[in-house]
Parts: sequence; C-alpha cells; structure tokens
Amino acid sequence: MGRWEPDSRGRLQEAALALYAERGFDQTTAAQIAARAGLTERTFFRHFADKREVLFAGSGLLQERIVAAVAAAPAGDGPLAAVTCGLDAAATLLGEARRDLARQRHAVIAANPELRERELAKIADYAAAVAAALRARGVAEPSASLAADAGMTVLRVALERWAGEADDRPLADVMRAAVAELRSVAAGP
Amino acid sequence: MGRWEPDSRGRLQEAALALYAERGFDQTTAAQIAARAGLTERTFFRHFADKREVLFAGSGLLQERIVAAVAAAPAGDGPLAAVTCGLDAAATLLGEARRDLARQRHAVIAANPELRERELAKIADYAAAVAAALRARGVAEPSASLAADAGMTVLRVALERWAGEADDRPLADVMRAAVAELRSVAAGP
DNA sequence: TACGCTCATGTCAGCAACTGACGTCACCCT
DNA sequence: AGGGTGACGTCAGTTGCTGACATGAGCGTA
Repeated sequence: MGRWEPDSRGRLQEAALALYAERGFDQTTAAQIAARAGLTERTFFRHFADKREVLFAGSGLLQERIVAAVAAAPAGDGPLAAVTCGLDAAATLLGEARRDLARQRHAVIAANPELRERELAKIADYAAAVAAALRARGVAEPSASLAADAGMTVLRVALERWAGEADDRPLADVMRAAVAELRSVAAGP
Repeated sequence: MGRWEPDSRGRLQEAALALYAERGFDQTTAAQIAARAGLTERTFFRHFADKREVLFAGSGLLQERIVAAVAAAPAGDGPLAAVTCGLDAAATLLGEARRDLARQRHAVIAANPELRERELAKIADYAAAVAAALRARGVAEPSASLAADAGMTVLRVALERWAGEADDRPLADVMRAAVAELRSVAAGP
C-alpha cells in the first residue's frame, strides 16, 4: 500500500460534486472538499486551477472527440453536416456517463452563475476548436465560426433538455432533432 | 459643490478600463482602480459586484433594446427575422459608442479568460431574454432558444470582426452580412 | 544493503477579492 | 431648525488562490 490512498484527483471530484449538491457551491470551501477527500486545500489547488474547474475535468477529452469527428467527416459534407458528426461523437461520449450523475452535475451548474459562466466558456472553447477544424477542411470565415457556434448552440440546447428532465429520449436523438430544428428555423421566412 | 466629485461610477469605469489596458486585468487591484478614481476600494464594490462587472455596465440597456426590437418586429416575421430586428437595434446602440474605446475594451476582454467568460455569460443572458420574447410571439421551444442563440452567435461573431480590426464596414453591415452567411450555412448540404 | 532521486503531498505565510457592520456628513424636505 | 436619506469612508474578517519549502514512500542503482 502506497503512502497515500490512490486516485486523489477522482476523490476530489466526487467530494466536490457531493458538497456542491448538498450545501451549494458558494457555501462550500476548498478546504472542506479536500478534507472530505482526505487531503489538504493546497493539494486541491494543485489538481484543479480553481474551485469551478473540478466540475469540468472531462472537457478536454470531449473536445478532442468532437474535433476528431469533425475532421473525419465525409469530404463532401458541408460545414453544418461536418459539425453534426462532431455532435454525434459528443452524444456518444456523454451518453456513456451515468445519467443520474450527469443530472446532478447539471443541476449544480444551473444553480450557480459562476459555474454557468465556466460551462459557457468551455463550450466556446469547443466552438473555437471546431471552427479551426472546419477551416482545415477548407471552410472560410466567417462561415466556419458561424457553423461551429451554431453547432455548439445545438449541443447546449440539447444537453439542457436531456439533463434537465425535459426530454427522455437518448441524447443522440435529442441532438439530431435539435439540428433539424435549427435548419428549419434558419430556412424559415 | 457637492461633498464628492460627481459621477463616481463613470470615473471608476474609466479608471478600470485604463488600468486594465495599461497593466492587464490580473495586475490591477480594485484598490488601484478606486484610488485612480479618487475613491476607496469599498466604494468600488458598492458600484460593481466584482472586478469584471465594471467593463459591462451598459449591458442591461443593450439587452432592453434588443428585446424591445424583437418584440416590435413585424407580426409576419419568422423567428430568425425577428431576431435580426434585435440585431439591428444592437448595432445601432453599439455603433454610437466611440470606436477606439470599443476596440480598447474588446482588446482587454480578449486578453483575459475571466473577462471572456463574463462576456459570454452576458450574451447568454441576452439570448435567454430574446428566447422569452420569441415565445411571447408564439414561437415554440426549442425553436425559440435555437433562433435566439443563433442570433446571439451572429452578434458575437460580427462584434468580434468589427471590434477586432478584421472588418472596417459599419457594424450594422457586418451584422447583416453575418446573418446572411448563417442562413446559407444552415441551408447548405 | 545503502544511497540518492523523484514526485505527490503537507505546511506555512501572504496577497487580493470580496463582505458586513458601522460611522460620517452634505443635501433635502418639512 | 431638525430629522431623514444616501453616498461614501473605515475597519475587521473570510475565502480563493499562490509561492516557497519540507517530508517521506517508492524506486533505480551501485
């Protein structure tokens, strides 16, 4: 047995989600999270840049998957079709997570403005990366940014419905329906 | 003459923008801003909820104008057309500001992740308000959210180009061109 | 076996972002 | 004249976050 319990990072994530859900984000101190994980405050901040980041640990992987799927989309696909491939990849990855945990996390984030800010920033990062991937496919600006951003809007709206109890279908279905809806809204009069 | 110099709020805004531009957001303390405006740190936080908010003072008015324009759009207009009316209103209001100050502000925000987060949050607030206005016009969900969000994406992309030296046309023109671009991207294959 | 390196964590001190409580004083209204 | 109001100052405290340094188990190497 090692000097310390294993997976301190994971323990911090669990502790943080639990405490944020129990007492609220503002009422939770970094020291409390660390104590619950059997660690110190300083160690918390060595693993996560700030108190919010602990809820967004998987976002790097998600971004990689989305970008890879956009880059791998059929060569004939238009910008929005390529982005839709990225959305499928996102739905696949996110759909693997335990839905109750996803909902808890969603509720915590929705309840706090600072956390909503961070989530928006993450999604904006995805959008920037997707726009770059589209440019690599030969899409010019500002079409690339608009398509990428519109796609991430779909991701956000779909995720909101899926994790927010409003829609019981699998995430991939909610997502594809939202893409169709967007197309029809944009085509409309 | 009053007990204090007038317009302390405005002085704080000027001082903050100047200091953020000179030394960077992180290297500027609230006490420094307050001192430059001839006030105390405590007074700064009475006027602005936090260090970032001082750069977003006009956002409430902008949101009101956008929402009012959406609500006042011709009855026959579809969701995206109504949102475009809101974008025109935004372009009008923002176009009145001194462009050099707008660019300075934009550069400061672009240079700092925390400030970008806040800006995204503000625009997301506009989107939520616009979506509500669309619902009041009879647009159902998720079309309302998608149209509102797509519109705010256009606002962001156009503002980025206009304030970021990439496009010298008047803001209203940049905005309308971006709407057209979005429509064509969404219509594409 | 003994030595020394690495690296995750602990400890400690400190700054800066806020916040609450309370005092002060010009201005205004009656 | 006198009392209320509102904008600001002062002070003390909590918390987020950081840098510098210490510690000790695991591990390779002599």
